[in-house]
Amino acid sequence: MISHYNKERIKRFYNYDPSKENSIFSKAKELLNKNISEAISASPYRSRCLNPRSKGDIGNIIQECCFGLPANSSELPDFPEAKIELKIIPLERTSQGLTVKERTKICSINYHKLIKEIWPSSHAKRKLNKILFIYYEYNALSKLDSKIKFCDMWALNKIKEQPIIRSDWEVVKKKVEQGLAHELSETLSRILAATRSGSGGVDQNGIARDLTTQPNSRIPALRRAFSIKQSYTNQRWLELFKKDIFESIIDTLPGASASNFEDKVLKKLWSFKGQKLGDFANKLKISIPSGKNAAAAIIKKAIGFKNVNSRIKEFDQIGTEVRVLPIRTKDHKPWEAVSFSQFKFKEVIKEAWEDSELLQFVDSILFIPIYRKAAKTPLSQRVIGKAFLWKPTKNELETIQEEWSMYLDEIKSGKAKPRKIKSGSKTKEVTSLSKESNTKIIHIRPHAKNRKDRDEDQFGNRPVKHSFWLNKAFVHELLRKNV
DNA sequence: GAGTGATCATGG
DNA sequence: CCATGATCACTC
Repeated sequence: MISHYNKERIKRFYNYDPSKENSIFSKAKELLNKNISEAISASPYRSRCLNPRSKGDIGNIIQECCFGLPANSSELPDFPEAKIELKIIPLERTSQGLTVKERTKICSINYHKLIKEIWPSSHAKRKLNKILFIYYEYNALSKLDSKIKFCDMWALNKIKEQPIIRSDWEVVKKKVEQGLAHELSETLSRILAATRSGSGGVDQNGIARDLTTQPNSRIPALRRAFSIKQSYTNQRWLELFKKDIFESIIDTLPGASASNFEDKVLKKLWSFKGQKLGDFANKLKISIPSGKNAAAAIIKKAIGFKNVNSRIKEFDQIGTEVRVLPIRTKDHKPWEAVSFSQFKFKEVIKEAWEDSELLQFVDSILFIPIYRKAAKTPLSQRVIGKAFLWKPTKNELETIQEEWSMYLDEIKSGKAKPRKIKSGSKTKEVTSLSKESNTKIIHIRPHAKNRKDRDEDQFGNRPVKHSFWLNKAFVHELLRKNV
């Protein structure tokens, strides 16, 4: 008998039937708009205290106090009879509004067992069968005031992305079969990824602490777990909660399916190669915006979207960014480096690589090269090039991580401190951070509104705001490979 | 024209 | 108003 799960006890004390999906979902709905302390006070478990140091404790508290399911490490779903898994998802407020804070761990991977599994009966698929997602707004200052916002009953066999999830799983399994578990990386996957799990870090000899054995190779591999990527959960949350902000490629582009939409989009875009933006826009009866929407507008109209302001559902799910790449016609060189999202010096130094903003951004980028003869060539005269999708290779990713770590070290040692230097007739401000010419793929560089738009490091130095950028030479190389 | 600090311009 | 995509612009 299952020791932690007592249906009669749950029915009596928690007033719902844990064997019935409808009953579970209504119970979840009762929690909406409550904060954690209110949710607990309605429970027979109300004397339960929140452990402020435990990362997942809000999840545990909801599971225990609201559903009567004590934490356990059983391989069975949280609601075993209804075959439903419970996942509590933290949201955080960013410049984009409320967004999903982190990836969702599904189950740990045992490399030896994985290679003996097939997808239909796999451990991962059983866990993914049906999931009750409960979203709450994380309040870092006062965890008990974190507020429950939304619940969603998600079923694997009801979503279009099932083929993607399956192929993600197959890719991981294949790597392990080949004895390459040590080469696994999140970037191999689009929705279901093999993420690192365990304590992380390295021991005093510089050896990773989370190593385990793998079949078909004697090389130790990092311990990993299957997780649903943040971008996917975030897209799902935004779509359900905000409504009408997405259009789907699969629904719009003829012949596109969950497993081929990236190819279909690229092929469609290639069919516009060589056209002038002006002619293209005329044909589609649109005006191309001059601002940062240009790339998105082109791609959306090319695909057949009705509304240029919609977000692209599938790209949001797999975390693909769409960027215009201005190119000089003469020598096919990019006009500029490509900027990433801004960071705060005090925050970036606390990041772990696996969870870093930068890693998220470089997950996958769809570049649309736009050729122009001169800086001032009017938009309508610029020519659409051959779009390409960049996902960093393992080597590229290693370089990016090295360079990222180097910058973190520099910031920690105070190299972000600005000083004024004379430059001809003017003064300018420089930091001691490494320059673009010292790195291969990424660099740090000012990205502020003006000189007054400043950030602050942990020493109280106040440099202007900075961002990570993709090096111009590197982007040029990508372009050359994709002609 | 490479290199890099400084900013413009747009839209949410 | 501010983050963000995209560029400008100055010096060597």
